[in-house]
Amino acid sequence: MSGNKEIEIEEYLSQIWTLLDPSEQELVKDSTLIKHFKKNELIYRENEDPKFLMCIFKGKVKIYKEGIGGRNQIMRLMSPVQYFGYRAYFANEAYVTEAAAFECSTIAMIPMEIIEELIMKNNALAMFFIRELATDLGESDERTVNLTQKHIRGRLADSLIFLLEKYGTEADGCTINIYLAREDLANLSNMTTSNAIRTLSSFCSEGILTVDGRRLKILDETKLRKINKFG
Amino acid sequence: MSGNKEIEIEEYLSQIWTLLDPSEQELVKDSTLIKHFKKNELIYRENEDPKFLMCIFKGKVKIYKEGIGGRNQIMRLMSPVQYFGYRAYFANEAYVTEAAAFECSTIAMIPMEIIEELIMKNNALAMFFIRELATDLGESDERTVNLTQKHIRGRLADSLIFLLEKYGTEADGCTINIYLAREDLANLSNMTTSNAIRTLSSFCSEGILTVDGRRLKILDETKLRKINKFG
DNA sequence: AGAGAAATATGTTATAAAGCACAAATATAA
DNA sequence: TTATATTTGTGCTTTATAACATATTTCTCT
Repeated sequence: MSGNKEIEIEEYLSQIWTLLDPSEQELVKDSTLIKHFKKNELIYRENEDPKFLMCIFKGKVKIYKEGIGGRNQIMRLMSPVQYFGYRAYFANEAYVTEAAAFECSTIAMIPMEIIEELIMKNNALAMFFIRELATDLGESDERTVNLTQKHIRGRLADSLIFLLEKYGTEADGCTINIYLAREDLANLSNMTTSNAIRTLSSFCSEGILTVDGRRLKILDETKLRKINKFG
Repeated sequence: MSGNKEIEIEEYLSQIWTLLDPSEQELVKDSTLIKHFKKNELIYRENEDPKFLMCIFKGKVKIYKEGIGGRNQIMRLMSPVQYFGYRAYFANEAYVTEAAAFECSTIAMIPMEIIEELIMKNNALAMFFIRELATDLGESDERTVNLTQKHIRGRLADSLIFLLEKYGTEADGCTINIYLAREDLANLSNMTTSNAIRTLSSFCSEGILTVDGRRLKILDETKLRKINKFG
C-alpha cells in the first residue's frame, strides 16, 4: 500500500513533482493523503478553512457556489491531473466555493503549510502557482461575459463545447465523456433546469446532437460553435 | 525630474518596494517608466501583448471586457496604490481585457521581464503575486454569482456599495468619491444604460440617495445593503 | 418486483429586463 | 456665443427567461 502510494504520487503529481528536489519530494510524499470520494460526495464546503492543496488523480470534480434560492453556479470543472482547493489559503480566506465529486474520484491532499513552506524556498514552484492562478483568473473573466451577456442558446452551446474540449469524447468520437444531470448542465450555463432541458431538446430537433439519458452525442459541432459565437 | 521620480517610486511602490533588497530596488527604479493618462484614455487594449506591471499612483482606472453588441462589462476598478496589467503575462496570453483611465491618472510601468527575473530569486515577491491573484480570483467568483443571479436593483445596489467602499466619500461623508457616467455604472452592474438610469431614479424616490449629475450621495446605506442582500 | 423518489419532458403563464422612441439637459467644439 | 454632439431621463413595447403545473420516465431502495 505504501509502495503503491509512492508510485501513484510520483506518477500523478507530475506537474509539480518535477519542480521539487529529492528532499522536497520526500517531504511531499510523506505528508500527502490519498482520499477517495463517492459519486456526489462533498469534498469541501463554503466557509470551511482551506487546509490542503488537492490534486485530482481520478474522476471528475465540480467547483461551485451556492447562489440565490438554491440555484448553484458551477464555476470550474476539474479533471486529472489538476490542482485545486488552494486559492482560499493563499488569499487567507475561508472557501467561497464548494467542491463535490461528479463520480467516484481519487484525490491527493497535500497540507498547505507544506506547500507554503516549499514555495518560500522553491521559485519554480511559486511560479507554477502564479501561472495557474493567472490562467484561472483569465478564464473567469472570459466566463463572466459569457454568462452575463449571451442568451440561453449561446450559453448552453458554450457549456457543451467546454465539456467536449475538457473531457473529450468516447470511442465513437462524438459522445461527450462526462454524464451530467440536466440540473448540473443548467448550473454550468446559468439557467433553470427546465430551460436546460428545453434548449437541449431544441438542439436535438435541429440535428445538432442526440440525447440518450445523460449521454450527449454531438452531431454538428460547427453549428454548435456558430450558436456559441453568434446567438 | 529624476530625483523626483525616485521619491515617487519609493513612496508609491511601497507594497513591493519593502520586499526588495537594495540592488533589486535599484533595478526596478532604473527600469520604471512613469506615464500619464488623460481622462478616458486607453491604457492597454484587448489582444495586445502584456509588457508591463502597472501600478496606479494617481487616478482611477477601469478594467473591462468588450461584450456583445458593444456592451462592455467592467471587471475590476483600480485605485492608488494597486497593481494590474500583469495577469496575462504570467498566463502567457495576450490581454483578454482593456484598461482605461476614468480620470487623469499617473501610472508606473515596470517591464514584466524584470519582474519575472526578480520573482525567480525573491520568494517574498512571488508570494505577493500569488496573494494578489488568489484574492482577485476569489472576488471574481463572488462577482460572477452577483452579476448572474441578482436582479437589477440588487446588482445596482451592489455596485454602489462597492464604489462606496472602494473610493470612499467626500468630506460630507456620503458623496461617493468617484463620478461615473450612467453607462459605466450600467457596465459595472450588467444592465443597459436606461435601466441604470431608471433604477437610480427609483432609489432616489425611495430616499436611498440623491443624484446631482454624476455625484451620488448615499443617504440610506442600510437600505442599500438590504436591497443588495435580499432583493 | 413494486413503491416511492428523483429526474426528465413539455406546455402555459408571469415578469424582469431589453429595446425603442423621443424629449430634455448638459457638455463640447467651432 | 451658437451649433452639435453626448448624456440623461421617461414612457411604451417587446422579448427572453423564470416560474409554475403536470405528465412521464428513470432511478433507488426495501
